[in-house]
Amino acid sequence: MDQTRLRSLLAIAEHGGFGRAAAALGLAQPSLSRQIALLEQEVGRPLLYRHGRGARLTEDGQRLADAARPLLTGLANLASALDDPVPRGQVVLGVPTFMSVHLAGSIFGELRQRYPQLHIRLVDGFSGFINQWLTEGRLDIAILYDSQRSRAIMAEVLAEEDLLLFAHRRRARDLRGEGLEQDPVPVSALAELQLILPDQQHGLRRALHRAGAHPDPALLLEVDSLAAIRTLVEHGLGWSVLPRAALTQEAAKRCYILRDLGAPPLRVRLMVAVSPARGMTPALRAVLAHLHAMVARLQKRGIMSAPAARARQN
Amino acid sequence: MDQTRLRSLLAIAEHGGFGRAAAALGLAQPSLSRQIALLEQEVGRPLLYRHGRGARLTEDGQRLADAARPLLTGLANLASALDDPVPRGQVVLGVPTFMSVHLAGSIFGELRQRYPQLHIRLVDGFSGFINQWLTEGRLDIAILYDSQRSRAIMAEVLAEEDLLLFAHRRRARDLRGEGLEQDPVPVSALAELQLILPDQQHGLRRALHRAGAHPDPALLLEVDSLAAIRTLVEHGLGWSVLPRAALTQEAAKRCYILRDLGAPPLRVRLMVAVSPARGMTPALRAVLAHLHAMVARLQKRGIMSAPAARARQN
DNA sequence: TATCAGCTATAGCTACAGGCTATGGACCAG
DNA sequence: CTGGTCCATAGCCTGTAGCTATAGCTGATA
Repeated sequence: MDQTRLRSLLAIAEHGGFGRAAAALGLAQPSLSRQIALLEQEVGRPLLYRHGRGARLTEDGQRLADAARPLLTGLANLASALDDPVPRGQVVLGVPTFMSVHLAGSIFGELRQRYPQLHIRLVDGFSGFINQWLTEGRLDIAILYDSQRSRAIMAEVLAEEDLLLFAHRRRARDLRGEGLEQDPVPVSALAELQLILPDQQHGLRRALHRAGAHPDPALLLEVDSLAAIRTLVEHGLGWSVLPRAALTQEAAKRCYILRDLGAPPLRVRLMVAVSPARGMTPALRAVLAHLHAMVARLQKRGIMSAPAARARQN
Repeated sequence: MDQTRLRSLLAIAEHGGFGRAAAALGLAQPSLSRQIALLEQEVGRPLLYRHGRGARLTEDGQRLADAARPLLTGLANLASALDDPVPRGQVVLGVPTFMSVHLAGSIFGELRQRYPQLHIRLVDGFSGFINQWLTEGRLDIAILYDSQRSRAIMAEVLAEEDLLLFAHRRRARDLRGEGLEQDPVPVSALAELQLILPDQQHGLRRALHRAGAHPDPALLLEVDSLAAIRTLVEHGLGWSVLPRAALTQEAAKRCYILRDLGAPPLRVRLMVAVSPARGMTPALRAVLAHLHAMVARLQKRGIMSAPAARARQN
């Protein structure tokens, strides 16, 4: 979203009208009219309510303005980042289990090489554990799902991931019996399947719960180990649900069935959170930037999606 | 700083060269060359190290890239802000004493009006106390000086402020005797003056200490109350040091002397920090945005400065 | 050391985004 | 009803950021 257009929006909000804002910004009023028109077109809804004596932010406009302001001042102050000292020291990074494989290489390769004085300890676990460790101060920074109420700072949305239903090929008849031959499989169908899932406290279960999935307790194996879940699924003992990034290996093998889940697709938001016990040091900033870069790479490979507005018009 | 230029920088860093990055971005290589040249000109230092086989980030470039990446993804994901629910609930905001006068009006006026369901409690105190309350979870969000080691999240730099030395006019001879008729007064001169300052644990004292100011204990009154400091100074009992924003009243009256302090000017960075005990809710986002807007207004009035790179060439 | 391949910088051109002026039309106050 | 204030639209103009072509540099290799 364009910087100058957002600044225009803020200026109009601040000065209460196009004309006054234009004067303050040192440009002509019609220029602002056009910029705002384009911005409103981009987001697909009105951002300003024009009344006879000027203009005020609509509710959408207000939220956009609130979200944009810190980013814009951040951009304006970027030069000061050059004064920060070089990242150094230890950073303990917690990630959901399946992400460690995507991260390990670049963390101990690129990042280590760039900042030799920066020592990173990578810890993985189910997101419930990660969350807990973060609030306990055992982690400095972590990747989490937004589905859990965290006492830590939810700093930013990193990406969105589709959740996929999967099983060994020999279980194909489970769905065929239900008449669920084509994607997506509705969430309600989970109640009929033999499922292998982690415990309630983990983000995955919460996301499923929020989406209205109610696994039959009689058909549910609760297993808090990704490796174990994989093994059980491989042996055809049931179905499981995991984010796409966790299933790159399974997607490559022909012996698995991977099915889209829910319409609209069932998704979780991946957030990055910073420990309460740690200031935002240059070291953390470097790790944060690296996580962003890594996620961007996964997005490019189609494994994750950019977090999008849920209700977009056009 | 321009968004597309920063994206160019990131792309080159990622792909290891202008040509490959240009291909990835879908544009021609010379375009990138020019954008980067302009960016480097803007920050006044080289950001990329060109070697025969491509280009790599310099240390400055790396830090800029690290700082920019989260901002850029934030901008790219702005549309999702429109989906956030309306801000509501209680937020406890802590600010340094002297800032409450600049804030109170707009907090309980504009912000209250915009979000009727958002209830803000404003707490002020010396920054040492604010810091402590924040880590204890008594505050949700706070404005602080960066000079203290905080266990809270240092989210962002808001602004910089000059520290001014001031006293009642009748104490002018203190400086005249030292031959300090013209600005700025060197920091070392503080050792010779009768000073009235808050306790060691407060940001102001730490900033002075870091700048090499060593007040003579025999000439120092330690007073942890802004009102009391003001009164004492008004009665001519000594000199004090406060940020410019705290001295708007004194600046208007003719009976005070206000002097610049230190060369380069002695400054403190104003940060905004979020409580460990609170997630980044829409309510907090709204307050955060409001603080940014308020600080921008103060900057426009010349009371605060934008945080700038310390060592700028041109 | 000389050569070549691969990369970036420079020069000059073009096009479009974003600025401006002029003007029309809506809205509110008196 | 009328005048004033304000935003939207139309049409023009300029500057920026894109493009192609080419020069110049660098590092690898023979």
